Amino acid sequence: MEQLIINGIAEAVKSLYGVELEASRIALQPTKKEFEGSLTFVTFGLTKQLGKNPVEIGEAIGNYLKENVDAVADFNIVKGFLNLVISDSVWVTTLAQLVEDENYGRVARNGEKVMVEYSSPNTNKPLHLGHLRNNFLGHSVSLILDAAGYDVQKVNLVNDRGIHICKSMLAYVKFGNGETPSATVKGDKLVGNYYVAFDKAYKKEIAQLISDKQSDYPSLSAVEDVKALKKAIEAKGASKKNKIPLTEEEKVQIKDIKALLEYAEKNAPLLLEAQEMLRKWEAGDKETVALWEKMNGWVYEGFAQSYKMMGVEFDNVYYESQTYLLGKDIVQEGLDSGVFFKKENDSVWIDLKKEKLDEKLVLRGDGTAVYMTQDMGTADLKYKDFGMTKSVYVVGNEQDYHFKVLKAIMKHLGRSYADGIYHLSYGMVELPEGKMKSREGTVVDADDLIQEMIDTAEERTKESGKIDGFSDKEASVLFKQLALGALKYYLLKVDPKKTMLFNPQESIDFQGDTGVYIQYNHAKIQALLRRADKDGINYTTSTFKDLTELSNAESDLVALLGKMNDKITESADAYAPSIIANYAFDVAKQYSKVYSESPIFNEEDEAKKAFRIALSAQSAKAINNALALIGVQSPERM
RNA sequence: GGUCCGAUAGCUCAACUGGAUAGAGCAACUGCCUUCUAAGCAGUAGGUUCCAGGUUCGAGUCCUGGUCGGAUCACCA
Repeated sequence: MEQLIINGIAEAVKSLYGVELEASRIALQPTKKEFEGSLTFVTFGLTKQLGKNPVEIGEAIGNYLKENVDAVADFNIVKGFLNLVISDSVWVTTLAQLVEDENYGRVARNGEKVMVEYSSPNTNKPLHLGHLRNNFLGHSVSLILDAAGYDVQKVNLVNDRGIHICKSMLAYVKFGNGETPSATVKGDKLVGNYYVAFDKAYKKEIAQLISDKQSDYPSLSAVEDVKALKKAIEAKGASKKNKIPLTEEEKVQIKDIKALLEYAEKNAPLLLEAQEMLRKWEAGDKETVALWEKMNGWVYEGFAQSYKMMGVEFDNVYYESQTYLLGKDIVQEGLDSGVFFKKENDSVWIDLKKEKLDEKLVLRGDGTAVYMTQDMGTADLKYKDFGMTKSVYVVGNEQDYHFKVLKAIMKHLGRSYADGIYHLSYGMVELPEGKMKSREGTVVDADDLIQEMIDTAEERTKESGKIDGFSDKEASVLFKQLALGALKYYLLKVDPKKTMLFNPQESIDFQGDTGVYIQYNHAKIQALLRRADKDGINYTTSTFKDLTELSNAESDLVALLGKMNDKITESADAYAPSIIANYAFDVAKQYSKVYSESPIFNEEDEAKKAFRIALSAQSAKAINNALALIGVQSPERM
């Protein structure tokens, strides 16, 4: 319908002023609610080209449209804004079209392939709140891209090897006493505990080494607590405005402290053992590999449970243990072609100073792979596996630099897919107390959080007495739907790029701008539809097509429902589930208004009654579609 | 210090890519359940869009310079 009017405006300008105007340059916007009308055309943009003032142009185009375009019933002009009043019968027709559109909520296939990598867990760390944002985002973006016409492949890249993994393995060997996962401790938690245990023991060793070796440094011999001194000295230089110059003694001290700390950190027996274990693992030592497999198995079982609860899944999983050696060939290739260069110690680099990205290491001097080496290899592997034109990496914004470099490198190497690399960089999730710090125990565990949400949902639902007649099974399904709906909506309604605040109180709120509010409207409509069916009411499009009068709230709702597919495209282009989440809320809110304004079953006019039921049904469809795209289920009753 | 990102109502977030008097929710206050689900609806109050310049018919949005906050700049991942 908008297209119809845009064409009309183009025609009007042509016939009135003899000027050809590209349709793409004509943009309509919704009319602000304090003015009459539904769509607005801004005429300021044409003043120069046409040599008339904005009001004159608006007047002329308005008249032309009223005469020649049936949909336009009337118009008014405020300054340079031409507000078009669309006749109600047009909105009635629009709804009928939406109802009959089999592709509502699904854009035509575009034949393009896109891969979305998300989750990418570290097997030492149980999933926490930050991972929830990642998983929900990645999963939702995959669903949205699919709805927008892409062929989507969802993948996970598991970080299952490296020195940090050996740390938890070592701790398990030393302090594990053969513990295995149980009903109270799932596998990923168990392994995570040993990672923490390692860190604790390691810190102790460092402290011991520091006190043993302190006497080697004359400047520190009289110092009681070197770490405290380090902090004190650094604090002097920290403040920009009140920088306090260091004394000569302090300069020596800080230098010695740094040397001492580095010595202690690198020579703690536990770390040396972990490094030895990594060497064994890389050499394929049977015992080490067996332990690694056993512990990883536990982790995967634990993760699988969490993923299932979150409702996310993958088409393919990559393991770093299988990809970390890839990329070395690419380094050679880059050396041969002159994209990379070697430094004296045989380390390999790329010079990206021209792109303001500085020099970056792509292979260590001893020939071992770094993160970048691995990612280059994985990029090639992904392309070989799936042949996509776009490759999305859902990774936090602390890795912005890394992905800029990765993309630049692949471009320099002439990879055809390089331009399609997109880092979906999302902001951190902060708590009211500030950032989550594992050391300070402020990390919000994903499993715990979800369970708390479910408990809250149960409590609130029981309070409201809305589940009379539910079986226990139905009730528990509902609690889960509400809990995850609340959580996902809360995390996804915010623009992914932005750092967001997670307020535990607000997240479990069920009022206002929340997932539950949207779900509630869906359930309310389903109840209506059940009654309509029971009463045998026919509300197919033919029953209301001749209706000519609607309320403003109703026509606004139809207009909103008509935007479904545009929103999907918009949100896919921006990789932003927040657009869909906000759309779902807008529809629910507008529906809620319509619902409260006009009764349905007491309506005497049969056409109106049928229209309202059809409008309700279509709203439920829109809500259901939009929520599904952010991974949220719509309950039939609640 | 270099680079990148952010700053909008007391709080959490929007603002269709430069359009009208910047909108929602929460919190506060006022109405509305004898009528299809009140997890709801309607209303009141709340703003120097961090600051200073600039670009133009028009700037929260674009440009320049600042302030404040965050990230990153490892032969870690």
